[in-house]
Amino acid sequence: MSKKGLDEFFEEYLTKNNIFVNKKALQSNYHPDHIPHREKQIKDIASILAPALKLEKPSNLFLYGQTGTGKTICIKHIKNKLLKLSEKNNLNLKIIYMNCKLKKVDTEYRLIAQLAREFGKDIPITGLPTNEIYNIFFKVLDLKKIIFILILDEIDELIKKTGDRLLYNLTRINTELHNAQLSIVGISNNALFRDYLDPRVKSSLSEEEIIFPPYNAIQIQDILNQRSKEAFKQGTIKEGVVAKCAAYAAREHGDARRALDLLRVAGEIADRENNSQIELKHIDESEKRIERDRILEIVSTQPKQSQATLFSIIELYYDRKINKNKNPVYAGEVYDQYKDICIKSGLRPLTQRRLSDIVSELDMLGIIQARVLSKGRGGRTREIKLNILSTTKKEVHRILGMALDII
DNA sequence: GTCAATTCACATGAAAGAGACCACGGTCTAGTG
DNA sequence: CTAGACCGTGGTCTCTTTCATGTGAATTGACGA
Repeated sequence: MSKKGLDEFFEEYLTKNNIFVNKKALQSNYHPDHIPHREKQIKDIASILAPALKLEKPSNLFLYGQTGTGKTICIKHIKNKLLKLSEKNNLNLKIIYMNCKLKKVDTEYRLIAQLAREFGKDIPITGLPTNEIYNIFFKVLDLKKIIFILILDEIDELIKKTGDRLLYNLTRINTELHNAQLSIVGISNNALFRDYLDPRVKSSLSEEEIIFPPYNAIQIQDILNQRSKEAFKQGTIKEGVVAKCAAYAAREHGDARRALDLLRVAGEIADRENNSQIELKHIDESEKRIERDRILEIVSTQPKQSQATLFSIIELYYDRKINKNKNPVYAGEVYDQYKDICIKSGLRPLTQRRLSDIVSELDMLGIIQARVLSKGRGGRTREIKLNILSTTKKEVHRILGMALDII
């Protein structure tokens, strides 16, 4: 593009009849004033947390529900309201929201260190004993009479990694505190998660439980309509578009976040095409693009060994295709192929044990599907299927090849 | 033909090591007045 | 005398290896009808 061309492009971009009014309304961190179809849950949570306003310790609370069922948005909504009230009335109330999936707080040490930081303590990233960190946190928390509500989102991730000692310590903390009181709100999208917990932790943590059922298609439509009114100019959405988004998302266990993403990206696509309306085809396009972006993002940020593993799997897939071999790909073959790839790319090959875990990780990420199966005397192994569209597969193959210095 | 035992090829668990990162206190060293 | 460099110790954290145990159905082989 020549310089003039670029100027014109930007010029045109600016004056173009954009279909968005407020794109933020479709983003997942947007907080609308009203959250439809969650009135009951909000009321329940509010009544459980309300004692905090009288500086009494609220019960520990547990929220369950699959992704995109509004857990996070509801609790944040209530958090904001409570904090506003407490500010207005000058109450000693502190509420901290933490997402345990984030790197910052994914271990016991990091979580407690982060909490201590929230209370104004300067804690090194590492180097101190965990006990020390607990002590620092206890002390600073107990300085004054305060109600502290700790919201731990995706708490299952944290427990999976660190075990339940952390929760045990946190639930017991109140007995050691003289002034402050701590309540925990745990949020999990895995209802089975409680079964991993120590019974003592289980009973004290889930004094109260609230379940967030998935939205149905009609409810998702409602949500989409509400948000799109804010996000788009009037008349930019063709009939049936919202319904289609909702249907897609309802198919995926009523995930509203996904529906919003779908609509937003469809809008972006239409916008880029200089289309003044979002049409049904944009939704299909949008779904593909979201999927593709997600996979490329994951693939390119994986560690080298993981990339080599995935590369081996894709290579095996191509082999199968060339030789018209319909057999599935098995874990043993992947390991052999992987060792070859390591030699080619100068990587030190890992043991089979480790590779087995890497395969599980790729499975968790949804890039592959690995199913354990027993082939009788043929032994036990995993059957591995790629979970990537064929157009994306080529791209993934190319990216990995480059990353591993093979192509 | 039936049924229990065997066998295969990994899966899966537990523990521990390697190496990166970091804090902290003690010691050494060079610069300063 | 002091600030800064350097070192050793002890901690976390992630990735990995090592060793041990588990697993599910095809296969095998003994048994009886």
